[in-house]
Amino acid sequence: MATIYEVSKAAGVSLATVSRVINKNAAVSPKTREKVEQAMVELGYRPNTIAQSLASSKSNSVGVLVSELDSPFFGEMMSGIETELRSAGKQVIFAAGHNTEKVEKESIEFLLSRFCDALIIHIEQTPNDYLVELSKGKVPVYLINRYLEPLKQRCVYMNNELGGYRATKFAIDKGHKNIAYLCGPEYKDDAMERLKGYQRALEEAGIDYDESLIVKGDYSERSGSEQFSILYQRTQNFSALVCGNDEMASGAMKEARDLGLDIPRAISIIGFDNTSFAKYLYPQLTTIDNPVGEMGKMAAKLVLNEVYEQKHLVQHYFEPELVERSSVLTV
Amino acid sequence: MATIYEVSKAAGVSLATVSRVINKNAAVSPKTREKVEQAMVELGYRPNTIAQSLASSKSNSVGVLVSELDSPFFGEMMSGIETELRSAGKQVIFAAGHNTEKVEKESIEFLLSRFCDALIIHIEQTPNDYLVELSKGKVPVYLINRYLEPLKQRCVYMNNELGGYRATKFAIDKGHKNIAYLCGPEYKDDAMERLKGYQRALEEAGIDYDESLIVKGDYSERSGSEQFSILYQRTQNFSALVCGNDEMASGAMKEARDLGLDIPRAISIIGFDNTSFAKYLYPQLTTIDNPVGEMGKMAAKLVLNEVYEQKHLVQHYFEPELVERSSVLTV
DNA sequence: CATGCAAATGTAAGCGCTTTCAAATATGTT
DNA sequence: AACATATTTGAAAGCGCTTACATTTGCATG
Repeated sequence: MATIYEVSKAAGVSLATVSRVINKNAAVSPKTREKVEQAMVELGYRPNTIAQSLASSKSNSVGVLVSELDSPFFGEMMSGIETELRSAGKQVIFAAGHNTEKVEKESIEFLLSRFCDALIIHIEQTPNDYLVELSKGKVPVYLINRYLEPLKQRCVYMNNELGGYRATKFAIDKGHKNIAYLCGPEYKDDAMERLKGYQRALEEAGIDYDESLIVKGDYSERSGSEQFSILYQRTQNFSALVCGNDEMASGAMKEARDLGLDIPRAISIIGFDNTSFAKYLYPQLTTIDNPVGEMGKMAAKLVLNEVYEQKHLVQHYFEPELVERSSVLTV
Repeated sequence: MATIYEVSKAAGVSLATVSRVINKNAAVSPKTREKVEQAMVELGYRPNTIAQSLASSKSNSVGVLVSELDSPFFGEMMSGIETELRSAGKQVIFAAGHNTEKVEKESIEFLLSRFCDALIIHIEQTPNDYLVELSKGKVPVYLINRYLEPLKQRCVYMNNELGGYRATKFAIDKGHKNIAYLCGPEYKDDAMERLKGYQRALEEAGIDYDESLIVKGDYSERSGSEQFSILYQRTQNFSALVCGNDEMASGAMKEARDLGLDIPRAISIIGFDNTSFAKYLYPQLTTIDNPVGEMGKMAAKLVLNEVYEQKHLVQHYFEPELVERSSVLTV
């Protein structure tokens, strides 16, 4: 592998000049630039990124921490991040937090030990304080799906409340009056926000909030089934069910079917996230699209701007849209 | 950040000695080792991986190239690889090939430019010759789901033929005699192998191979629907359909339902891969489990053994098992 | 107690690049 | 033409580590 030294010799200039043409960060006369560039192609020169990193103390890599590598939700996000960063020649290192605080922290350590220039994080267990503290260090931290006031310039988030509102509003607009809600776990902010949206939509439509129509799962498919069963035993006085996420919606659908209920004839169901499997469900699930791929890209752009001095248009705030499929009946 | 130099000063030894205790690759007396280790914890020392890489010309990172980052199939594989490599302190860089030869090659270039110590590859478009040629270079190349004679020590693969056989055999054992097959694209070896397995199972059971019961899709869900429709128009003389993968099975199921056919009452369906959404389908899909996560781990172990001189038990060959759910009827 | 040898440690030269600072060259001004 | 100034280039010192080689130490042997 040719080194910068050989290039400089071939071009008849100094190391420094070659470095300048590689990095385009200092004036080089057109003539010399050309000589150097030609020497580079002749020698098939390719900069040694490791040496660059050591000398410049920039690793040109950004660490991404997600809960799971094998999840449609995070898959989309990772894909968005990789696409954006790759095209800027940056390397991305993914790590999984596996939904435990311990592993999440270890992963952050791991990423830090690899000298990432920035961290993009979307995890659930690590407390806010820790992240704020972390972000005071050298390595900037970007958050997806969490809004923390002290880091607001580095947060990318979606309006979960609006999502809950839109899901519920859709059911109302389709003529439903008795709308149950299958809520996500209390410790997740997004779950609570989505519930608030549900409440706002009801209120706006002049429908009383009925505690007995609310059940609470843990975002897993199984809990969707369980909670639907509990709800249905408690009351059958609802024609639609809004769910905190698609997994629980799927669980609820299965349970409903097992109870002999046709969907959407007997009960309409709305999910949240528009996970890739939503269209594999039967009937295909009407849900709220979570633009997680876009948010991943946006986080990447934030990094590109702040860490690598690029200039992308950015946006921190996203609004979710409803995707209509076949799981809601017009009454 | 403390450097090795500060550690050496604190411990009263030379740089070289500190390096030795870090790398555990040369004899250091217990006393000095202890001194150095203590100095390290006192200073909160953490080796600079970049400097290590430059000096040792090992990057301690392995590149992984998959078709898509956001796919349940590759997700499982990536997860397996990351788990294994992470616990060995190695970094993994994922890149997506997006199913085009051009991007796949660019990704390989990208990974190479980041000085990966090894490449783990699972892609479809890049021709065998290219990979064989590539593997002659400095960086060893490991292949998942491809068997190439010249690289056989670096291949991890599953018996696709056996999978096709087992799927078909299962249908036969359940009493089906007229079994259709929805095949994957011709240019994919695994698709052809699975078809062969189907044929062998028929032959073994003394059932004639009937060309008119075969349709060919492209592994996408949509093609599953299309091809089912074509098949059903052509003949209704089948009670079971074995599919080349789960996506097509899902498409076929949808189309069947749209045609008013109950599954599995009217038609039994078997998938292939046991993708995560297989259990979200209705009815839940009986399918062939593709141990792709295990294969990912195994590829990682191969790398650990050959590149990083570790000693893991390895295996190159995997057999797929059938997972029984609810999409097949006993006749 | 000298001798030899193995084990432990130290010295110093890189790894391939970036970057500061100084030197050289070009450009403009009077 | 002489000078001031701006632009381009080069020399050299690192970045933090590994490793070949040299040196020192410890210990058994005769």
